[in-house]
Amino acid sequence: MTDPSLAVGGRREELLRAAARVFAEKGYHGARISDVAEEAGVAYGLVYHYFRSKDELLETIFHESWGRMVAVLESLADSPKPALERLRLVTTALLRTWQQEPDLVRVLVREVARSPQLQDRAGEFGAAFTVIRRVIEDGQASGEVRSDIDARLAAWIVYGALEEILTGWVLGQLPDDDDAVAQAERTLADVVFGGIAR
Amino acid sequence: MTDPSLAVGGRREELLRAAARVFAEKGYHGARISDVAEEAGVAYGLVYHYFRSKDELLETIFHESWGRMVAVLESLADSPKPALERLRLVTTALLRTWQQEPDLVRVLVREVARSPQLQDRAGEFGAAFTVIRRVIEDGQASGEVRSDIDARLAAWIVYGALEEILTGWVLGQLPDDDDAVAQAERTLADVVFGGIAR
Amino acid sequence: MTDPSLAVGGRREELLRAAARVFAEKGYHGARISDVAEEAGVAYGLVYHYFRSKDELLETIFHESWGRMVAVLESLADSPKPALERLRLVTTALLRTWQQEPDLVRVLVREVARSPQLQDRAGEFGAAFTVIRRVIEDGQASGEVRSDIDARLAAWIVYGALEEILTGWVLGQLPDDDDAVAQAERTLADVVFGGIAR
Amino acid sequence: MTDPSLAVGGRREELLRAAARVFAEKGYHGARISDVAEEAGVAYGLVYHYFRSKDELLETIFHESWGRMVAVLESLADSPKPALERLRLVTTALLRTWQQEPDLVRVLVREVARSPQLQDRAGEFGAAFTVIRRVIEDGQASGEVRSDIDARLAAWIVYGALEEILTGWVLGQLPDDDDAVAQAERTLADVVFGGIAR
DNA sequence: GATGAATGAGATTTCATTCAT
DNA sequence: AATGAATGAAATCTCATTCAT
Repeated sequence: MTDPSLAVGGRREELLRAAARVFAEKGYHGARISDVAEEAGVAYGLVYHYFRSKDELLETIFHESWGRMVAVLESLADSPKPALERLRLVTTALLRTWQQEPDLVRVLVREVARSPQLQDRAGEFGAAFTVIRRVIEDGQASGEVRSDIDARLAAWIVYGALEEILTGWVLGQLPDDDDAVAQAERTLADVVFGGIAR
Repeated sequence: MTDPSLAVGGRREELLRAAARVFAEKGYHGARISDVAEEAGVAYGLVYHYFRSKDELLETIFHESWGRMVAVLESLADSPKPALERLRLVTTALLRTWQQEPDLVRVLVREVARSPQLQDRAGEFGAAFTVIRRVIEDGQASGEVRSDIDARLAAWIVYGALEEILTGWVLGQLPDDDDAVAQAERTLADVVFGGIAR
Repeated sequence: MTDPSLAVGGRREELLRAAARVFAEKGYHGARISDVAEEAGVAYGLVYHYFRSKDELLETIFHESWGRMVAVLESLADSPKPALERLRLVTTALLRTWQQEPDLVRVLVREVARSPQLQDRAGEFGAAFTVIRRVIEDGQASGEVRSDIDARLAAWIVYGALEEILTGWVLGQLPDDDDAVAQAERTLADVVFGGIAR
Repeated sequence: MTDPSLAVGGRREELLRAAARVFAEKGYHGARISDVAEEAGVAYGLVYHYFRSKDELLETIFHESWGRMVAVLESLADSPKPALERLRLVTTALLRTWQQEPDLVRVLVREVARSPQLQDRAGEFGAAFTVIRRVIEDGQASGEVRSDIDARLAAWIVYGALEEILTGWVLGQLPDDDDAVAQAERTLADVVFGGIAR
């Protein structure tokens, strides 16, 4: 099997992508291992050749994609630009992921971010908070951001707004065509930076 | 009436409260009917006298509590006060519920909001968004709120911020003593109303 | 279901007996839970109502039957008779079990006594050794038994001889009609008591 | 040649020894082909170059080692010595094998002797009984052994005693240092030859 | 109302075996 | 000879739901 259409990765990555698609469509609990195998076009025992359990599949999807995501966010947060500009870059990057990898976002938003074991993954999720919080604190240090608000709570609020917009898209309750995405990016920045009050 | 909790008294309500506790702790899928029965101190066959299925249990928790919640929010949103003041009342009411019924909030946030059948409940969930959105539109009409942002997206953002703070409390990652709750209320209002930019 | 033919015990005991029969016929590994359920005439899942796992089924058969067995042996060993007579009673009781509960003996001999986890059960098995050893030591004290042999090793040898005869019956390699059983009892006693040398 | 062990040298023999070690530790059913391969330090596909199946592995261990063992016993039984002396040589040879190849003994005792297909191997196993029995019958002919006991049953008893002592060593319940082994040999001969009665 | 025994569909997981390289 | 990816039958176990008492 040397199908060149699967440019990136081998069977393992193929399975991870198939799993993300299936979990996205049916939910983690609604998906059977055989669905994943079928989606990947392999026998279902093969899933267990690469992953110890169904749970490890979800865990791996989370770890690897979230790790990449956090790396991107950190590089954006470290660029030599004004804090507010960097904050905009970070939030935009998070929102854009939806368009690039909707299945992945769907899984992260619906299955991982709200699972009962979220506790265990809090640390990894927290890395994204930390990025946002650090940018906000930079802004307070540079005078771009008000000093009378708690940076940690503000980061929490920003992250929640982001996740809810993504959720709206995931659930099909907010329009997600290119224009709508651009508008969402703008509105989020407007509200976060300038508030809603006139 | 500012208490959207499940009404007290009677086996049925006892079971609903027990189910909320169990679902909150283990998640809907991780919870067994026998766990619910055990938590309520009854035989598990009895659950089926009061509810047709496990799903109906969740459905009932959602309907009865969310309906009350929306009623409370609507009454607050309809009071003859400035729009921003009403918005603050609404968000505060949502946050305060956490303190009164943490298990309930946990279930609503984690289990109901992400279930595959969310489509069916979108209307009911949307009622809360609608309340927030209407208040924001009122504010735009009265000039209290900027007209250059989309009220619907703004409502979405506000709701997301709220839910994230609740999640932070649920996960024990944000302090939830009285002072911290008050501060969260203030910060949320500050950010939403005035933005973070100086 | 109030079938009076199953005079002893309820469903649980019915299942244990069925499991012993199935394990005896197919071996522990060759037996499926569904075989046990079918043999007992109940639905599959019911087995798990009474026992946590297939292993617990085997474990329970062992515990309960071995416990009864040891109690019998101990009562025989404690009777106010000469040591050699008591030793004969004990060995005879063990051999007679084959005729009374062949399936049980088959399971104990083939599945339990040689399982890799035998270590864990050594203590319980050891109770039978202890009975035999104590009788031999009593005999040494009273002068009935030679003092120049190690009681522990002698007990081990007696027990091994017993188990091998049972194994011969289990595997159908030794005749087990009433006469043959009586002869085996006699020969065992002869050899153990008097040796084979003339 | 008094070494019934699996012949040294070559991948095939390496695999047989590895299999014996793994079967001894985990039991036949608890052992995976991959465990055997890992123990031998080869890829597990290779096992299938040398053996058709897992079962053939066990079968081969049995045939090759048991065949050698029986040959050794037969040569001892055929030596021109008194019957009781030859019996002592035979039992001692069996016990000594334990010290040389404990894993092998463990497998023969626990896995082969109790497998459901034992019927097929009964003949081969029986060869050892036959050796013992023949020596006893020789003894009866020569007057060394009492004629009033059944030689076949006596052979079973002797074999059972042997196996139980081996089991005690396998399970670590009997001491197996050189002195203890020598004492076991002596005690076994004492009991079998002279009985325990004074 | 209340109990918990009984059912059985359905899912995960294991692992001997095959086979392409 | 050697590797290990790939297969899939088969087994265990779970648990929502039903039902007799």
